[in-house]
Amino acid sequence: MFSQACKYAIRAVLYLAVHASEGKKAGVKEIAAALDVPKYFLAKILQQLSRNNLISSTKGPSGGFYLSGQNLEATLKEVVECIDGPDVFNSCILGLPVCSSENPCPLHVQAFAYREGLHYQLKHQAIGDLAKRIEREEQKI
Amino acid sequence: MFSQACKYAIRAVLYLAVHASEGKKAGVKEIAAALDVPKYFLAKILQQLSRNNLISSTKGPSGGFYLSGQNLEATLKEVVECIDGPDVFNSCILGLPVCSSENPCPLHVQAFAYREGLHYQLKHQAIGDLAKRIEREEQKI
DNA sequence: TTAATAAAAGATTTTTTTGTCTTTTATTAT
DNA sequence: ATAATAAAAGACAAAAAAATCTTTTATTAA
Ligand code: FES
Ligand code: FES
Repeated sequence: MFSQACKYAIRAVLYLAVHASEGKKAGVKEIAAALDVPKYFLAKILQQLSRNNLISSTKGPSGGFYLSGQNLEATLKEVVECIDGPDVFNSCILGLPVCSSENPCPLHVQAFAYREGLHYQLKHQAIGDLAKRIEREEQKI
Repeated sequence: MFSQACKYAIRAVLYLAVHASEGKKAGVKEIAAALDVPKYFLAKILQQLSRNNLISSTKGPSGGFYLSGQNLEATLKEVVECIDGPDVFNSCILGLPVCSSENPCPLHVQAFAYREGLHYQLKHQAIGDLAKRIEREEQKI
């Protein structure tokens, strides 16, 4: 479903939502260590998210990454599409050129139903709200 | 979700189920053309399926691939796991070391439903039965 | 029994993804 | 101002996945 880069991106964004803020920025080193993820690779991913205004950053001493209020209102769908491109949620699971309920492939019904379940959550739940649930339910990242 | 090779494998097996039989074998060339898939790559995939007794083949003139009665009773789950390995249906969507409902990641609930719906179909529907539905509903492969 | 056929096997190549290292730029605390 | 810090950017390397080509083996129809 998601590329490795995308998995790292989601986890990093959630890490920032839970552990960082404008007053308490997190550096690549910290994030990579906390998530047990390759540091330089993560740096590239964070750069891309930053360029697309999905996360915030400042350089220099006491600099690092964090989520602004606006960033917290975005969704993981945007994060996912920033890394894996715009077709993640509407491409056929068998790789056929189009995915449609009118002209479905043999796995479409199941694939579509549950893909949409995921899509719905990622599209409608703000990152900030998701972070609250993570803290409340002590979920792992 | 599935690798390219796995998508080709699923489609090729369904193609065989619908269009071939012991008396009317299909060659790599025919299958590759019908599915619009790279020929040599498909050949490799068919070899692997054949080695694992998920499809049948004979060499020489009028040889080719087909599904035996036994092959038609197998499921796509076996095909998928033959190509993509045994963890396709039980690994965390975020790549965390374990996927469990007891200690779930933030996307687990939706992701698990996604996977299980698909998993259930692939696990419980025989390839032969699936082929009948494909013909009945004129689905694309 | 021989020539033609088609899969099996082996070896390579290409492309994509993942991961690493170095240099540059911006920021800040001293 | 200056040195230290940390992200941004660029260039590179390694690994994995996808795709191709060649040689060998088995089969069968003539
Ligand atoms: S057509 Fe294949 S998943 Fe929708
Ligand atoms: S724990 Fe992540 S999908 Fe189950």
